Parts: sequence; structure tokens; C-alpha cells
Amino acid sequence: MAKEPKQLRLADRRQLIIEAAIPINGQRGYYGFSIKSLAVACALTVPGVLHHFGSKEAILMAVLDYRERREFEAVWQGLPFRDAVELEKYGLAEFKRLMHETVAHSSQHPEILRLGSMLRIESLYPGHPAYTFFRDRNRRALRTFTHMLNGKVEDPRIAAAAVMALMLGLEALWLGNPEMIDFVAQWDHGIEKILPSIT
Amino acid sequence: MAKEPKQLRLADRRQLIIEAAIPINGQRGYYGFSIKSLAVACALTVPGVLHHFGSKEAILMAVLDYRERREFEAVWQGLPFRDAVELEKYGLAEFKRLMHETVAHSSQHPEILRLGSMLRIESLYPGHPAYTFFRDRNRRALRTFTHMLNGKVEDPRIAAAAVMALMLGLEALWLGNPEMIDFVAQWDHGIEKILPSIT
Amino acid sequence: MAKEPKQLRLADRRQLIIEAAIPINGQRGYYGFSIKSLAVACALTVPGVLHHFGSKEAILMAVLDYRERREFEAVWQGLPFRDAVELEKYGLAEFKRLMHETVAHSSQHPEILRLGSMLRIESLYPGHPAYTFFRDRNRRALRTFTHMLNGKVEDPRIAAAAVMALMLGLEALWLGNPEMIDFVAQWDHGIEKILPSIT
Amino acid sequence: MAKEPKQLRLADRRQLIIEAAIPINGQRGYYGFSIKSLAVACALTVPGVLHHFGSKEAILMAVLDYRERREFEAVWQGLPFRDAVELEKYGLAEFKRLMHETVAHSSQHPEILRLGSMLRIESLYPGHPAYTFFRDRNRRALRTFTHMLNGKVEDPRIAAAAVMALMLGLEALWLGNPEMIDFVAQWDHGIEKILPSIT
DNA sequence: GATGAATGAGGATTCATTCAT
DNA sequence: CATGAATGAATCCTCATTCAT
Repeated sequence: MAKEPKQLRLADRRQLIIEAAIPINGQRGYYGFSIKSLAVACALTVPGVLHHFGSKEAILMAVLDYRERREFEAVWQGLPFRDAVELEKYGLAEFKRLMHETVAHSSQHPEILRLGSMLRIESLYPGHPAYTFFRDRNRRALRTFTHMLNGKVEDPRIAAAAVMALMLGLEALWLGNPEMIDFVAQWDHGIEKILPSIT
Repeated sequence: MAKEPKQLRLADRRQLIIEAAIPINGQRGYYGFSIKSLAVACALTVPGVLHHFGSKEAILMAVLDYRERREFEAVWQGLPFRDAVELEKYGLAEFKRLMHETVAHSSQHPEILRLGSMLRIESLYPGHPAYTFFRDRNRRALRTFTHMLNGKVEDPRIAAAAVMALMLGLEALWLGNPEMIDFVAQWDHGIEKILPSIT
Repeated sequence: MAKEPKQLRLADRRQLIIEAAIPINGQRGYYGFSIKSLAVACALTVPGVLHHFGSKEAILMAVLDYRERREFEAVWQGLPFRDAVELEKYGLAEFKRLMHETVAHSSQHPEILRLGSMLRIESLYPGHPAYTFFRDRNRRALRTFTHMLNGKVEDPRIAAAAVMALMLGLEALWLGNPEMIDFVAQWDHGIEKILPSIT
Repeated sequence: MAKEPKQLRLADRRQLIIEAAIPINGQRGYYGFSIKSLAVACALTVPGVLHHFGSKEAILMAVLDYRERREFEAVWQGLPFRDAVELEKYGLAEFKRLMHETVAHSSQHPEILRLGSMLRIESLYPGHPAYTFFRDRNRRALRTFTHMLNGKVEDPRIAAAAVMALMLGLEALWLGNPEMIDFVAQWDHGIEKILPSIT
């Protein structure tokens, strides 16, 4: 006879709160969301939530960290490369397969996408808790993409930016009107234009 | 000797407030910005600002309206077409010239871009004052673009979405790290891939 | 061809404002009503209203003054006595006729009644602008009634208070549920109990 | 050595706040009183007060509820009837004894009376939070009184209204000038006129 | 591990009023 | 005679946070 424990283990409770925080942060942003709304979504009290994270800022950072970890586990971990740098050894087809995976995965988790879009634009404000986080992340991403495309296209930097722009743009478009565009198909079409396969 | 009047006329003061509201709304979003911060930026008091708009929501809508009008005047008005529909009669080169103009203009006004990016994502939340505004605007834009590309590309709908995605994505990328990419050059490169000119 | 003047004469405009102020003050009280609501009811602006009275307090006092004058004109002026003191010479029947007139008149003007009820209770607060006004008015009324009943009943003071209480109470009752009681009939019934006619 | 706790229990604190709210609401009415003034009277901050009730409106309703409960406990509970309906079986003397008790009790608690008078008149405004509360309460009261006088007087409805009017009127009179009239004596005198005992 | 009490700061908005026009 | 601009004070309420329980 397993009793259902009212008090979850610390880690479990944290994860529950974080998962509830993702759509809330994605919808209202860091400035617009309130711990109260998060607490209600978790069936907890406000101090109950704060007990686990200490501050609103800490909740945000935990969410960002969780999101990063999840993305890594879902997309990158399943691939045969140890790290991004190693990718250089692989061909364009491999790169496109990886991107396709990412897009396909994203299309299943719009809330994660929305969180990223919201916090990316919100964190442009220097006072935002995720200011440096996103600034550095963007730079790193562009560098990584450039690296990955190195030797495979004429101007890797331009191509990398184009790829990233396509991804960001489709995300925004799809989030706004999901019924109007097919995220994955649109991606496949776009990437083929930007990085045409040799036939 | 003209005295500087402390009381500005309705229209002048409104415009001043709106222009001050653009960067503030772009940085913090509707939920995150405070009328106080806007009032300080205008050298007014909070009720002074509210005197002209009545509510925070009304300020936002006035900003959106102003932004729309300005964009029209700056980009579309100078072009030889009466309206979007007429564009169908023009060729791909004309379409690309129009887009280029828009991008070039946008690259001079990052604050306007930032406002758009912020409010687009923020307004996905159904309770947001600009919810319907942006939903309808997005739909209209995709329809217009599709219409403009009709007969010029294989699949106008897909192409239109790709063009919009490129624009949105480059905006987001450039806003995040303006020093890392050349907005206009990157656009010209991208559009040539998506809508290649016949040579 | 008489032109309708947009600008009313000062006195007329004042009266219009006062008449609009009666139901508003009666409904929300002095503390609860706003000059804005009054201005709207008069199709004027807030400073437009204040132009005529100078302050919220002055509006209230003007309303009270107007109400007093109107009551006098409507009820007392039509009667054959010069003033209240003279009443002593008349009999009980005359007194009851006067009261009946008052009640009949009141039943036609519930807004006036409501104003009186509201301000009477509100003005018990020492900081209220009509504090002394009503305190003195109540005392004067009780004294006058006592005087009027002098020599006609056993204990004029008690009877006077009973008469006043009946009036105040029926007013309150009728204002609350006008469809449930017949103000005038109820008065006639009550006064006959308190001050029975000799048969 | 019992330490005086800074944090009171929910129920205790609520009662303290409500009791402080009674005179404040009685003096200024719902529209005229401010949570700040109540907070000061309780040696709390404004959010401290709101913590317990959530809104100004909720404070009012709690006050009304408390007042009702207290009246019941003080007057009706001590009497030998189970409920109002049962009263029909008792005679006029019993009814008058009950009324007398009520008046005697009221005369000891003018603040409660004042609260009732203020809110009764204020709640005639349809937007008032206690609008339906008082409308229904008035109807119920008149029905109950009529019921209680059924079979004991010629016209129970008229008599009931007269009794209520006497009560309401004496309250208003006494609240305005407590030094001028003896509430209880005046009641006893009045009720004997309206409902004379058989001798 | 979690809750209720309490607070200081700040949120938007309303208000009465003054001033310039 | 009336209006629009502007303000300081006060409104209710929400916020993140701390403390005691």
C-alpha cells in the first residue's frame, strides 16, 4: 500500500516548479510574471515556491538552466559527435540532419520555443537577469555554427547567420500563427535554399 | 524673443510621449514598463502622461498606431504602387527592391524594430492589449506577401513565409548582437538565395 | 427667431449644475461623488463646473441651500402662517395638514429625500462640510416641532420627537423599498396613532 | 512570562480589523473610508490589512456579516423562540419585549447603529457592494415583522412598517443628537401608541 | 519542508485643484 | 465664460521578500 507522499523530494518539487514556470515565463516574460501566478500553478503558496529558489531571479536562472539541459539531452546527446567542434569533420548532410532534428524537436515543444523567444528579446535590456546569459549564448551559437559550416560553404559566417536567422524567424512566425505554416516543412524548404545539397 | 511654453499643444505632447514610449516599450514590454518611467523620460508627472492617453493600454495602442503610420510613410508611400494589390503587376525585382528599402530603413531605426519584436512575442498572450492587433497583422502580412509573390515563384505561400521568416530572424539576430552581423548585407544575401534572380 | 444661446446666464448654469448634483450627492454622498461625474452629467468639463463654485465643498453648500429654499417655497410658503412660531396659535388639525402636505410633496421628490438622508448620516462625521449645518438644523427642527405641539399634547417634546422619527423612518423605509410601502398612507396612519384626533 | 506575539492568529486579527472597521465605515461610508485609515487604526500597514481580506469590498462584507452575527447573538439568541416564524404563537407583549430588548441593546452600541444607517442609505446605489445585501435584508425584515404581527393587529403590514419606521427614525434622530432624546424611553412611548396594549 | 503574517516599494488610476489660454 | 494642461496627493491593490511558526 503505497502512500502518496504530500511532501515531494526536494529535487522533484524543484522540477515541478520549473516546468510550471516555463509557460508562465514564456507568456509574460520575466518582468511580467508573478511568483503568485507560479505558486497557483503549482498548488503551492508564494513562500513555498521561494523556499526552493530564494528569489524570482533564481527561478529564472533555474528555468534557463533546465531548458539548456533538456535541449542538450533531447537533440545533441543522441548524435554521434562528442561536442560541437568535432562536427567540423562531418559533412553538410550531417549538419542539416542535426538541424532538422532540432527543428522537429522544437515543433513538439512550442512552450520551450516561446520561452526562448520571450527571454531573448526581453534580455536585451541590460538590467535583465539573463542579459549576459543570452548575449554570450548568441555569440557562442554564431561561432559554433560558423565553425560547423567552415569549409563547407563559401562564406561560413554569412551562411551561419542565415541559418540562425531562418531558425529564429520561423520560430517567431510559427509561434504567432501556428495554423498558418508548417514549421518543419518550411525549415526543410528554407535550408535547402540557403545550403543547397549538391546533386 | 519666443517664450518656451510649459504647456504644449495636445498633438505635440502626444507625439513626444509616444516617441519616448517606443524605446521604453521595446526594452521592457507592455507588462514591464511603468508609466512612471515614461513620465520621467518626458519630464512630466504620471498623471500628466495619463491626461493625454487615459490609461497604460491606450498608450500602447497609440504607440502601435504611430509605428504603423510611420512605417507606411517611410517605406510604402515613397514607392510607385498605390497599394499592395497593385504590386502583383510588378516583377520580382520590384518586390526585392521594396524589401530592401524596408530593411535599409529598419536598420536605421533599431528601436522601432525592438518594439515590434518585443510586442509581437508579448502579444501572443491572449490577455495582452495588442493580442488581436498582432494576430490580425501577422495574418494580413502573410497574405499580402503571398499575394505579392503570386505568379513569380513556384509556391508563393512557402516563399512568402520564408521571406517573412528571414526578415524576422535577421531582426532578432541583429538586435541581439548588432556588432556581429551586417543586417542589410545579410538580407541581400538571404533574399537572393530564397528568391534567386534569373540571370 | 430666437437663437439658442450656448452660454447660459450664470445663474441658470448654476441652477443646472445644482440640480444635477442633487441625485449624484444623494447616491454617493459628499465623500463618494466626484466633480468629474457631476461635470459629465452637466455636459461640462471639470474646471467648467469649478468655475461656478470654486470647490467641491462650495458645491455641496450650494446644493443644501437650494434644497432648503425649494422646500420652503413648496411647502411652507403656500401656508397661511408667516413663520413657525405663529403656528402655535393653530390647532392640531392644522399641524397635521401641514405635515401631510410635506409628506405628499416629499413623495413626489425622492431624490431630494435621498439627498437629505445621505447627507444627514454622512454629516455626523465632524470633518464633514455640513456637520454644523445639520446639527443645528436638527436642533432647530426639534425645537420648532415641540413649539408647534405646545399645549396640544401631553408631552410636546416627546411627541415632537415621535413625529420627526416617524417622518425620518418612513423616508428611509420608503427609499429602500418604494414598491413595498405607500409613503403617504403610511404617514397618515402613523400620525393618527401618535397624535390622535379627538372624535 | 508570556511574550506578546507580533503575529496574531488569522481569526483574532480579522476580528480586530473588523471591529476597527465598524466606526470607520459608520462615519465615512464605504466610498469615503480608506484602507489606510483602517490600517492606522489597527496599527498595521495597508497590505497587512489586505492580507486578511483581499479587497476593500471584502472588508465591508466581513463587517456586515460580523454585525449580523453579533446582533443575532446579543438579541435573538437569548430569547425563548427558536426562530422568527415561531414568534407568531406568542402574544403582542412578547413581541414588544423583544423589540424593547433590541432597542436597549442598540442604545448601548451607537457605532453599530451608525454603521447600519450609513450603509443602508449608501447601498441604495446599485453599484454599491452591499446593494443586494440590504435590499434583500429590508424585504426580509418587513416580511418577518408582518408575520410576527399577524393576527395581533388590524393591518399587520401597515403596523409592521410603522414599527420599522419608528425604529429607523429614532435611530437617525438619536444618532444626530443623542443628548436631545432618550432613545429607549422614546421607543417605549412610540410603540405604545402604534401597538397599544389592551388594558 | 512548507505556511501564514507582515511589510516596503511600487503598480495604475482618480481626484480636486491651479494655471495658462 | 469655458477649456485643456498639468500636478500633488491619495486611491486600491500587487509585488517580492522576510520572519515566525
